[in-house]
Amino acid sequence: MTRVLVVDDEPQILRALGINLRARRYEVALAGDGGAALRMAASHRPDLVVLDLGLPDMDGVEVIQGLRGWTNVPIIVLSGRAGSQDKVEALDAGADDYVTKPFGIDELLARVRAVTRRAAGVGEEAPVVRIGRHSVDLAAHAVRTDDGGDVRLTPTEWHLLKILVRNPGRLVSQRQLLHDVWGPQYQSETNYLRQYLAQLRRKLEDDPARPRHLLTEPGMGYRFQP
Amino acid sequence: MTRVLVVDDEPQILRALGINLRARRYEVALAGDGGAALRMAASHRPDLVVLDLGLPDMDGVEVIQGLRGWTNVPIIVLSGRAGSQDKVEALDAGADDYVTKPFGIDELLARVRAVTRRAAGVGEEAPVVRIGRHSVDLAAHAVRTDDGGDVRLTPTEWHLLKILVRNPGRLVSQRQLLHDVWGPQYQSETNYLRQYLAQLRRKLEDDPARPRHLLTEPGMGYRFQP
DNA sequence: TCACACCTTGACGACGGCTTGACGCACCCG
DNA sequence: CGGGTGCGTCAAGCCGTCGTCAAGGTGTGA
Repeated sequence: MTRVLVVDDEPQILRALGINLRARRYEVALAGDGGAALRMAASHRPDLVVLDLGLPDMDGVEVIQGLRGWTNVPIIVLSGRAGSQDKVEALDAGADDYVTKPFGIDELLARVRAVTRRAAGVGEEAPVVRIGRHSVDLAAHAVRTDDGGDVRLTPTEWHLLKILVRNPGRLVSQRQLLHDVWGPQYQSETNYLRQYLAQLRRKLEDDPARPRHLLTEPGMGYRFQP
Repeated sequence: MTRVLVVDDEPQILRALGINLRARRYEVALAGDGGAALRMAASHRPDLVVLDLGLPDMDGVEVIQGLRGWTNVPIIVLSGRAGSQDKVEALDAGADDYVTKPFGIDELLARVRAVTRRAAGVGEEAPVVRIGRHSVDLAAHAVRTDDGGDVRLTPTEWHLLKILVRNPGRLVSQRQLLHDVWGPQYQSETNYLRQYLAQLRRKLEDDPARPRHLLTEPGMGYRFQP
């Protein structure tokens, strides 16, 4: 189920978009200003953001930059201003699309499908990977041992493992892991990472003391080695 | 260099777009109808297609479907028709964006940047550099030896190597290296550079005593020679 | 209400990277 | 020919980071 965060300061538009999106089987969260948008994006982790530029508390471009600082979730901008300069600024700040009011709901939904289709392509990797004697099935949310048993992971462990596995062989910085799992305000709590990486290694690595797949890059981050 | 295929049946628009895109350092190919567009896409492998829907020989949606049959290159549609139904059809056929004529060239260029920025994430173009028997993958933050082993670099070593590799063949002054890695107040601690360059050569060069890629320019700085 | 699973927080020893100093060598210049 | 400068190398100490253990806190279901 695709999660959408809709940000608009006009309650009736907010409500209308919410109804239309929910009717299309999207999971919808609503925010009325930029601050709420950034907070909800951090806590709710949407797969798509629909953002009105005319917010009371922040400039729309600031909201885009606030999001782009730690996530590359697709952003569709709604705006009453049709000026070329506004569009360029929003798009270059990191927005994926720019729709001028008034717009048809059919068009917006088509653009939602277009950007989510493209963003979904990124996550097309093989959803099952092997770590030691275990096979991790990201799609099924399950870890099976070769002898038939299965390993239980807590939500936080899953979240962390998911990020690492989706970047096979690549270094993932501590900052990014903390951002993605715990939220933007956790940037220095590296003890969380130490704690949960140790748990993942205990559950998945053959020799937790000498990990072969969940590797530490001292001072930089962690890496999943297939 | 990003390759763009522009498809339009009006020669003057074709020419104007070509000039504007080439001025922005895009490599541009032009097609005047749908058939030519599909042929050139196959032979020319563009990174982006800008497609006018009003073509003489084929319906625009057919062109999109013809492309989507074998590639997911980003497609930006240009159209004189502002109808909601046209937009929905084009977007659902696989287009990434839909711009209604008349449009500003600045807006189009911003949309070009937006879709190529997102598509670039999928391509995972890995800038891999070779040093001796090692390949350095800057994106993955990893160094692999040809026999399969991998070399571990400390954060400072990475930082230094990154700067040198990003300026291939060019001399980088000691001052700039110190400034970028250690900070503005370190401008004369050249012993740091000697220390870390020696470590990098030990880890990467085949013969650390006679470096072939990490070269010293006495009195001036260092140079990465690919 | 209790039990349990999960998350958070603190503490501590071990290890390794960073810093710093010293030395030898090659080269340049007076 | 002798002094100076810049570079490469080695060694040692400091300090931050990592892995680990343990305890406290919180929410949920029985």
